[in-house]
Amino acid sequence: MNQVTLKIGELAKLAQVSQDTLRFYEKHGLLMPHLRTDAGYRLYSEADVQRVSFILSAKQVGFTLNEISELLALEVTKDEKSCEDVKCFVDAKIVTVQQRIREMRRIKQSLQSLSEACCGGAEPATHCTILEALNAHSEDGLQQSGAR
Amino acid sequence: MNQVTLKIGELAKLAQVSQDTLRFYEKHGLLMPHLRTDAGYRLYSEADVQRVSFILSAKQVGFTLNEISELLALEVTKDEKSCEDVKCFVDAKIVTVQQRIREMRRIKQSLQSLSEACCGGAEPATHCTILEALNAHSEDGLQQSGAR
DNA sequence: GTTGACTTTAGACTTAACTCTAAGGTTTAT
DNA sequence: ATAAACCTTAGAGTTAAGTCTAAAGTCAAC
Repeated sequence: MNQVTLKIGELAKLAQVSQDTLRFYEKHGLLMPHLRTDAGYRLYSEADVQRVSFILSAKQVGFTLNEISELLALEVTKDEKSCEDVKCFVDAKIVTVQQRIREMRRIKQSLQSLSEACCGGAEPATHCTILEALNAHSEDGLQQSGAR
Repeated sequence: MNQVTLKIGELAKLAQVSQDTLRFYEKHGLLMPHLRTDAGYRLYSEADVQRVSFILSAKQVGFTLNEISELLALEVTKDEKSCEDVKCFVDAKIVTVQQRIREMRRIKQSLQSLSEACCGGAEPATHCTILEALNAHSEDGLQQSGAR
């Protein structure tokens, strides 16, 4: 096994986060370096690198660190119990991720409308905002019911 | 024109946020009720409702309030200047949205692998974590990206 | 014409997620 | 063998995004 080991500064640079952030993730149980030198220096492995990468991606798309740590803690083993638990939790997350993807698409669409409204066409386009663009593309917002 | 006007409590209920949150958005320039009663009560219009809806969607998919307020401030008019500016800004945002959508898909994929590893197949699946699932589905990790 | 459910403001407090500081120990290059 | 460039900890400070409190004004109803 070629054991990649990085010191905190090296991982920080690779992942483009601060050393403080890495220590902060450790303190909150998201990222434990799997070794320490005799002097107490943290040593990170390849798996740790992937973990950081995952944390950052997940954060970028709107998961909180708490949610991320739940995701990272997920582990399917053939124990019936954990199997059921994991499936439950994960299936719920899939739904929320799907919803977010939909929201993102809506937003992307309206950004595109906005961009096109601009230098795209010979259209009049005297005036266009993102809300108008969004509106033009879909007609759902909050569900409105009896608000008098 | 049927002028829908909602008082703060009504909008809060409709949008499922607190009244404090609505006032907070106002203080930060994201949401100005377009009328006030003589007594100073805020009155929100249909457009304001859409605005809240947009703010919440955008927030959910990882935009900060600052970014959202930039998006909301965008306005294409046939003034050459604004046209260029808007296109620039928006096109950059489209790229980041596209990236986030990709991240989301990756995460969704691995959540699905995780769910399936569980009760899905006759596979061995003695053990599976989200990182392994993620790994199985794609082989890119950190590297570039950026914007901070 | 007062009660109760609404609204207003200003300002203090909270939480998440960092970010910085101080005071020191370790490693490496010269 | 010492300076520069790393690393350690504990704890304080910051920023974003709310959330809560207090003291007071307003509105509908009984």
